[in-house]
Amino acid sequence: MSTTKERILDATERLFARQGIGATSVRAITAEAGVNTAAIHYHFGSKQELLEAVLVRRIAPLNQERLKRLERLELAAGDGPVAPRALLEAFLVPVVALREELGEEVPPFLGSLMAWLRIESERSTEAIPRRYFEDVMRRFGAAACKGRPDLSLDEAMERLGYAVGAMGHVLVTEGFAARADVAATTALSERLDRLVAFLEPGFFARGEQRSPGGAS
Amino acid sequence: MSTTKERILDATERLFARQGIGATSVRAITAEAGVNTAAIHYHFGSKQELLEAVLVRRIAPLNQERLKRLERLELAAGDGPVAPRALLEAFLVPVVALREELGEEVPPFLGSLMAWLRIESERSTEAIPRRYFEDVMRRFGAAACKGRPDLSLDEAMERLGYAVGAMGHVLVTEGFAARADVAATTALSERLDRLVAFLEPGFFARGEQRSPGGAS
DNA sequence: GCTAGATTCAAGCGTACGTTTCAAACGCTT
DNA sequence: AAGCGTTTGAAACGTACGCTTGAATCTAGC
Repeated sequence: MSTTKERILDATERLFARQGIGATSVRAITAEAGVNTAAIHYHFGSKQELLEAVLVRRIAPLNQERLKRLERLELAAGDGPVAPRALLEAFLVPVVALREELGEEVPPFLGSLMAWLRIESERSTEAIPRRYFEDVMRRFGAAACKGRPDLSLDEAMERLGYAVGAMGHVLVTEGFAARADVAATTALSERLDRLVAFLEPGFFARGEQRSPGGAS
Repeated sequence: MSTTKERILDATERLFARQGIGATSVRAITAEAGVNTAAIHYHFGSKQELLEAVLVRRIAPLNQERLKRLERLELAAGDGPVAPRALLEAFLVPVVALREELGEEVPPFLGSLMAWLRIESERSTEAIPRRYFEDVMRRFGAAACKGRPDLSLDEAMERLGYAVGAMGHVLVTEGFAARADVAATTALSERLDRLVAFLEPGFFARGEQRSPGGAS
């Protein structure tokens, strides 16, 4: 299909990883991609829309994979609830998989992207996290609540948010953590194991079942 | 003391909170502060240094408060280890306190700032998190290891990193979470309680005591 | 082989940026 | 009140930005 469009997307991603999102200009992208400046506005309309296209290209398959894993777990669990550990892995492992797919040139890309999404979440780029992640969070939140009257959907989703934040930390400190001892991707999946082990008991813990308008 | 310098710092902080860090220009700052453009470069040297001054003004007291609380806990614990919950609170409560001190106009400021620090951590602004947070992390990490041969300093610090990431999530989603039911700051400290409760068992969990160059 | 649409190109538009300049005003000490 | 370092003022510097323009080139369909 259109090679120019993809070349632009690839180049943009590469530059985001290399020099950060805010520091990447349209001109730098065109230089990296070997295309003309007008091509970006022709194919994407604006820098902002290009940016969103870069995100969506990665986020959509990521969330599809998450949901696929969740459905598989729910099928296996029948009427019962899914184990927290399996739930967490279904939610987090695809992130590491994506990270490995992105290749070695791009260490802090996903982490920076998550951080950038946080910053932009209530600003010009209108609520991207909302639009692209809310459904997945809700599905996983609902699965976490199942068979647990002590845990409300709100609280389950907040706990998932903790996982997101902690995962962001793992991704963004990847450069620091991968010292000399182990290969980077191995270290990352090891770190994911430790992260899941860390988060699991918190997910097991009793919730408050706050009815809206609750205690002081 | 110098009112111009402080007016600039205050105005910068306000604008960061209101429109984001990347979107805040020197000209906007001078307009907000009611000072001349040259004043910024006279007092701070460059935009980058102003930026760092804004950070340091908040980070330094924050970390002092954290360490003060930690020392108090260690004194009370004598030779024994500090309870994970108390340790977490000593680490996280000052963040909420700072958030409340910042006032109501500035909801996502701290969260965005944390996210921004993440993004910039390995770029132009050379390792700000390293410079300003590594000592505190190390002190808390050491306290978490105490009397726990299963938990290495590295692993303890990584667990603290999870707490940082999750706390960032709490701060940045403050606007969403504080719906109509409760006042914003109340909701925040309630959310902190839930966060600490969530994190605590993970801190209790056994570590791996990885000796450097450990197992596959 | 021609025509119509889709795509690429070189060039430049206006604007906003961070920073600099240099003279004027201030606040001290003597 | 003179002198001098510190601080502020108005103006502009050069640069880089996102984006547009209008012609050139490609690619089908007939």
